[in-house]
Amino acid sequence: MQQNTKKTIITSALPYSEAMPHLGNFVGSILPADVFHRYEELAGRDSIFICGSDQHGTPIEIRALKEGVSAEHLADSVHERMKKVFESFECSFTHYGKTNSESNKKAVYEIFEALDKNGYIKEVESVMPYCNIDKRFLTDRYIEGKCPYCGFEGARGDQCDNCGRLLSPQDLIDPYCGLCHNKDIEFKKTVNLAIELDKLQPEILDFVKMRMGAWSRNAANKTVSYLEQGLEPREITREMKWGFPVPRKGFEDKVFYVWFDAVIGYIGISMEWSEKWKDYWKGPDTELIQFMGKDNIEFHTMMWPGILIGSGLGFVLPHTIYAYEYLTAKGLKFSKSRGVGLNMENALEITGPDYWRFALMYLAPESSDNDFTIALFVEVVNKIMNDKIGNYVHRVLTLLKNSGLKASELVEDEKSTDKVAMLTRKYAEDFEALKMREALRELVAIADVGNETISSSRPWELIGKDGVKLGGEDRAKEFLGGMVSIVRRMGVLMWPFAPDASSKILKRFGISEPRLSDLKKPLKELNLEGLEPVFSKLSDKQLKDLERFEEDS
RNA sequence: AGCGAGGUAGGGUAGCCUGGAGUGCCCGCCGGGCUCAUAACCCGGAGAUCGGUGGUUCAAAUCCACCCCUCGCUACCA
Repeated sequence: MQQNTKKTIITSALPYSEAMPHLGNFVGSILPADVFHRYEELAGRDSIFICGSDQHGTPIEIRALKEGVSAEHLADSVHERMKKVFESFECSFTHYGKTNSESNKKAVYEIFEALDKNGYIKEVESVMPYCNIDKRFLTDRYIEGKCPYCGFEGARGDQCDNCGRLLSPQDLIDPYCGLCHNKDIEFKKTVNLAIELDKLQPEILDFVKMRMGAWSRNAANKTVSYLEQGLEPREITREMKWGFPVPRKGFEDKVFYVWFDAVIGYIGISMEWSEKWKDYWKGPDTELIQFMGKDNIEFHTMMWPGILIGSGLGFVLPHTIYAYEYLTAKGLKFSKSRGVGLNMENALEITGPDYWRFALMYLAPESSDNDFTIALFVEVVNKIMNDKIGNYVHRVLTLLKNSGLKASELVEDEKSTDKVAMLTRKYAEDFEALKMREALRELVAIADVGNETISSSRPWELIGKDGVKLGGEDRAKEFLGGMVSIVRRMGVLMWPFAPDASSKILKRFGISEPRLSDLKKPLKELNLEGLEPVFSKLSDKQLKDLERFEEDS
């Protein structure tokens, strides 16, 4: 037998280090990536889960300027906070790194030089506004002036907030610097480097045709539509200080554009993780599975593959690109850029990670935008997670305890196993197709089967508070055998979604690293000490805490 | 404006690619059952002209055209 060399790299879009992500950001890429990674572990596969903080770019540089700290300091402090909060949410990263690292710099330079050597880099000239006071070029968002269409005073270089027209910086009347508000602005010529995606279009097209069958619908369709319009060279350098300096004569005062070093960050972060990174990124049989929000599609379906192909360095190309829609929160304060409202940190102050993970995945915006409301959250936690699953586990274990029987004496009950086995198969199929919300619903359906079986079996006629009633022993053993193995199964299948509760349940079964193969093993002794419900409903206090985040109307 | 994604019972979703009785699921509602369990659980029922209008077809939620509404991308935001 050949050793199985198949490997999987799972990535989530890198969260931007400007501010703490909110729950919509979380469910849009990191959470599904983590859930999938945990499933791969359940299935016993060789996979790594790579993520990290995206640290460069204008917004961070500007915010740092305003706060009077260095960009690096700001980016690193937000990075530390994010890393901590993701860990508190039980994210199972193989490595969580950051883009402003030595290893990523190395990766960026190596890839840039390869692209350059292969003839995919060219110089492009453009005219940009320059502030003589701040001594810097101004991006479209940071130059303001009077709107030429409606006369609004605070129009920005990209758009007028008053009339909504799209603008160019040159359109503004009496432009001034958005940072220092002085009018000492001049338009200067500047030269940047661009990657010639137009040259790479044929290869990118082949790649897309071959792979898009496995992508989410939005990613596939959007990409086709972009490719039909034709790709154009895309700039990869910027006039700013915060970032990796461009290693080329005449460009020393420029840095790589954030999108360029962010996608390469997947590799750079892996390099920081371990020497083994090559076995994955250059392995003969690696699947790269990437999760992201819909706003990130074009970077991952065209620009990123273009970079990889153009480098000629033999990196694996994305196998699956799965883009989520948005989880919105119309009735809640839920804003990352404004820095207010329900973010990941204060969410954990209200309730534990299992509850958020379960509810978010149950409501995950797989095919269209979904609105997250307190009512929906409460419904999922109280009715689905607690009443169906949590209550099932607890009633079965209580029955077992009351029966006084040993788990090793129990007999598999045939009645319910067919349906449960079918649902378990569907659970696995859903995961293979990345339909994780469906997979979670199979878990709920298994609880339904368990609850139905209890009702129809009427175990209270067999088992009293202090043991099995006379003559009911055989039936009790058979019944409990079926029910207890469903509890174990739910503990295992719950692992990707609600890891804390899963561990709590599986600990009783002596399982610490759950695998799907555990489901086939015979039942061993159970530890029933300190039996208590695995979940609880949201309390009035928790609801009050949540309502603090409702939009004042 | 162009492009992408949605519009299915009171709310939320699946089905659409590969037409075939509105077929399904969750919550809510109405009625019944049970009491092992966290007032939890189980069974039954009501409730939808599948966004609109035309078209193709023996047959359309599903395919085609046009229109309306929501969200997103097209912005030197990532």
